[in-house]
Amino acid sequence: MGDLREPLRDLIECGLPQALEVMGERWSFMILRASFNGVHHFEEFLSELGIARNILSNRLAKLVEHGILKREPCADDRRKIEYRLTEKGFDLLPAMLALRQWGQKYGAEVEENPVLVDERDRMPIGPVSILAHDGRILTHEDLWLTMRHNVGKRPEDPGFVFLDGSTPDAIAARESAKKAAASA
Amino acid sequence: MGDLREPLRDLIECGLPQALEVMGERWSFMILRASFNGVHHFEEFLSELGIARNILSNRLAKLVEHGILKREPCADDRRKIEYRLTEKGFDLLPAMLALRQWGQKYGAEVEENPVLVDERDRMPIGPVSILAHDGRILTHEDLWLTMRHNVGKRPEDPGFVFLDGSTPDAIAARESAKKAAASA
DNA sequence: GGATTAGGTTTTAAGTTGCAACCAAAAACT
DNA sequence: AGTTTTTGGTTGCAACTTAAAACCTAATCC
Repeated sequence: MGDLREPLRDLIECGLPQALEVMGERWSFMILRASFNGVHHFEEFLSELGIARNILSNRLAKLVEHGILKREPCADDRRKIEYRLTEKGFDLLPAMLALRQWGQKYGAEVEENPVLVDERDRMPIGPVSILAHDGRILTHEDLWLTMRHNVGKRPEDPGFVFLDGSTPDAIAARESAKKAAASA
Repeated sequence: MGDLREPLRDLIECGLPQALEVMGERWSFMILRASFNGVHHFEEFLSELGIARNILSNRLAKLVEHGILKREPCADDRRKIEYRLTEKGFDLLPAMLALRQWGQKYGAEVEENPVLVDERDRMPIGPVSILAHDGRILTHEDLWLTMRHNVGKRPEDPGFVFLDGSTPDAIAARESAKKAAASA
């Protein structure tokens, strides 16, 4: 089961495949969301999500295995197990919120509830954003795609490509990426 | 006490399930990433991802159906089809980057390539972040979970819960300690 | 005209998911 | 003490999804 993604190996030049190895599975994000909403026990997840017992068992084990949740027997009732987010699990919050906000924007008109609020003023959080080094909010129109060795160079240099893909350059960029990977 | 968190259990409405309907499928995010990297044609996706033809066909159709990609016959070569990101597709960039950055942080020691840079200075982008209304960067420790009708209310009101699952009791205790101090 | 390319579909095997039943340990009830 | 209930599983089996390979059709190249 572990080497299902063989063909991706040569493609792994970013963290996405690693992230998807756990979070790409069905239910993983829903379980994560429940965790963020204060669900901690097996039977709670079960009734909250409507997932099958065996699948839940399997997913929780995988999330624990990957260090996203930690599994601790309850002190007061030793039948109970507590599943809690680790720091690594909490670090998935931006990813989950970004997905959720996107779903909210384009999906049905469900009114999000409960809501995450800023502790400081108890107002809802803003959109999850891509920030520049100096803190400016960037959109896809502000971004270029380039090989690592071009970072910081002047835009007249070759190898910069708009994110929305000026076609010939995009191909060139991909090809040089391939060659770079091949020669490395 | 326990029922402060009770309402959080039942009415969990948010955009996540909608988002996962498309993007929760295997390969969807990898196809999206390829799109962001300038891949536009069927055979390109095929060799780039190592996905099976039938699955790719199916996934592309689904992404088109959901308005994330648009499918256009090529003008110059009428055998070719161009798959391009729509605005809705571009809007998935924060979600994809957040996931990718998380995978990068905890996953492997792969050096990300190609890289997204800020058009302004051609420097790599910063982390995808949760922003407050005033632009401050928030972490999970700065966030509370509450029902929509509590937005903006003072924290002494019931219904605020820490994201890390601290019991409402803890908040109540903390707040009544504050009140006691204030009135004394 | 014949080979090749692009983008599929079909077929069949393998893997995954979901339901329902079963199980064991700890706690609660009587 | 003995039975019942709760909690967190596992097992077995049917239904569905994914994968690999072969096949198909239209357009383009030579």
